[in-house]
Amino acid sequence: MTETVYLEVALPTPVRQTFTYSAASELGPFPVGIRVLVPFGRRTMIGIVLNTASETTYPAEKLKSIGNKLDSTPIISPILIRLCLWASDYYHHPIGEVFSTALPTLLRTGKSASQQLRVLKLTAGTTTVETAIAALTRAPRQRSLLQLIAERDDGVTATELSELEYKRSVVDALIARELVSWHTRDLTLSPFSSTGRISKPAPFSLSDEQRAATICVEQNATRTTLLYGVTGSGKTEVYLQSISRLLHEGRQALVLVPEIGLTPQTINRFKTRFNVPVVSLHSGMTDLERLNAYRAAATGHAGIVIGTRSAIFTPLLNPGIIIVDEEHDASFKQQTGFKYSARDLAVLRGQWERIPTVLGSATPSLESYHNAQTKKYALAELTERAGEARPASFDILNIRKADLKEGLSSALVNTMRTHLSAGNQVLVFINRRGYSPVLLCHECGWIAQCTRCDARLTVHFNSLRCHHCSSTAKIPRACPDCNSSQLVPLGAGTQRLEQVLNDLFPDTKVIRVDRDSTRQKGSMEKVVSEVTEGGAAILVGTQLLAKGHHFPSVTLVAIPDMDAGFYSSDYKAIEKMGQLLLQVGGRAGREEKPGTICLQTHFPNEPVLRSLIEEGYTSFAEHLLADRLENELPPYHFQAMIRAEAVNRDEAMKFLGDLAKTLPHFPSTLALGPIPSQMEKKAGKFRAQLLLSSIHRKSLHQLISNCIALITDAPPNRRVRWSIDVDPIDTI
DNA sequence: AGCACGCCGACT
DNA sequence: GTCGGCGTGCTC
Repeated sequence: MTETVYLEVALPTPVRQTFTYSAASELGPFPVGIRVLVPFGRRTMIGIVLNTASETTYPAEKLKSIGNKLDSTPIISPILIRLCLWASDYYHHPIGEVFSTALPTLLRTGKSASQQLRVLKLTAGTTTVETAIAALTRAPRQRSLLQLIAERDDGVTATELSELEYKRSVVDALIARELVSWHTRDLTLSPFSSTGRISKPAPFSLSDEQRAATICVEQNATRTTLLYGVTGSGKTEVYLQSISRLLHEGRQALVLVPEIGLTPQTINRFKTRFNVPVVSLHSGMTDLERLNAYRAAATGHAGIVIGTRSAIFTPLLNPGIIIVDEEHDASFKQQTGFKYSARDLAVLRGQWERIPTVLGSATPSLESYHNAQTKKYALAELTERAGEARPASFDILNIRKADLKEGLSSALVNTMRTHLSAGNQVLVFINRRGYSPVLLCHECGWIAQCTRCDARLTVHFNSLRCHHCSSTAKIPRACPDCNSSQLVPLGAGTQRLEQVLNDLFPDTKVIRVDRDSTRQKGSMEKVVSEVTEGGAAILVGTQLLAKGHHFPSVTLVAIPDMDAGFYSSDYKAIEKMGQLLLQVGGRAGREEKPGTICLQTHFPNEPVLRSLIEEGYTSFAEHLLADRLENELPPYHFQAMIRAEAVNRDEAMKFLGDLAKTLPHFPSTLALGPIPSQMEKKAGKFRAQLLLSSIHRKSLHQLISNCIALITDAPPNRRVRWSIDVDPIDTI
């Protein structure tokens, strides 16, 4: 008698629900977490089984039956399924798309989840083989290979053949004698193997603080530790110590790094310290490379997995620790589609896996710092710089009424000259790419604007470019309005600063580091090695300079335009500015040479800036937190942003306006807006936003659910695109 | 999101 | 007459 089982399946569609299918129990079992092929509309799709039941609420006669099973065992662990379900709920994102983010492309398209190895196995029976071994006296290579294969039940891999230097001819001869043949074998689940000792000793002895931090991580074995360590205090060594202990227990480490932090340098740091396989996951990889790294992690063959944001979904056979380096970095939050925070999911996953999570930063996010203050996280602090290095000192240049040449005061130029003539290097930080941010007509005041965005075009050497959409234009020879030829580039970007500094310091090498100069693969590495070689040099660049790379000979960090951060209406701008300032400043004064950070500002007495440079980041963070508390902002209030965009002006505003009018009221919960976005027109779309804010996380989520219900009941015109961003980073 | 269906304007 | 524009509805 055929019984029917009902399967709850997640499918890659924006529809916010799961789908039920029927299946004859003979086809079973259907373990949760396997992939199935199902009919959907008039297409066939791959879904993930989330649940099985013997009954269903959906009318049984309307159910379609399942196609094929793609796996016999789950491709995703119960905890990762739970993480996806939680994330779908918390970020209010369709479940199927959450699973699509969590799985490598090739698994979504049906490729086998297990790694197939080609192996040589015996085909002949034991007696035949024994006779053959005895008979092969004149072919010693064939004989020894045959003996090896006979000893191995699971066969000999191609890799082993080449390691042992068996030539093709030897293998082919054995195959021709019908003694052995090629088979495929699944990569087995087994802990990583290590050649020799798992870890090498630390190259130097740990400081007391580092030792205390390592013990803190060890003692908080199922909790999150905020590792708050000033630049150069050796946070990485604490990571390595903690990882080392877990590797010895046969457990794996998952390391999340910011998008631009996953450099060969970073990976090598782990590879040289540990004798275990290290795999990395990043955007530059092919689908197959990603799948292989994913499999190596899932099967336990990789001891350490290093990746960016999406690596939080990497399955681990034997998880031991999760580390989020530079946890304050904005790239841990996905900004499009499924807007999850990998850092927050890491904390949750660590709890559920019952393993430690370490969030490391010299400039922790206010959220994490607050969590440490309220004891939600353990706190480990590193306040001393390692070795002889002393903290950099600040030098504030008041540029009110100062005579600036190309944005540089003579005081700043003189300081640079002093450092350069001592044979040191100078880093000039400017957060603006291109030659100049504005092209102005001197006669009539015309400014080059992007036609698709509410933004000015940036002048580059050969073109005008929009930094908000990808459009480019030619630099006009005359003003399109008044035909004047007096077109002047106003203000400086990296390219212009490079040119200006080349003129000011003709005998000094000037190296520009921004997205435009490092676009090519390996060019960043080239810059780093060129600078590390030493000799006087000036580095000009954007935030790219602030992250990851160490420039030991830099003794001066110059920041000609500190003020950008204070003008912004984004309440997070000051926090970001402070973090960036310390990150860039951290590039100076390494080793035994003390460093100076020289700031040009019109607001030398700005209290928040003063608290940062006089009392340090902790005091700065406390100031900002007090401000956040007073203004009912995160982390004291919880926020979600509903954004909408449309080709027609006002359509997005109208959609959000109608929504806001119909929203129910919850205590201490507000819908603010809608307002047009800061840059209303971007890439040809008009954008608006509605901010939801509540003192209770629960109320906020109820309100979001209400929004979704209202939108589903009365959907807008298809031209209006909308999205929800829980815990938004950009609220402007 | 796809992919249908269905309802109006300019073509052989 | 019908080809195809896109506006709307549905997917177990």
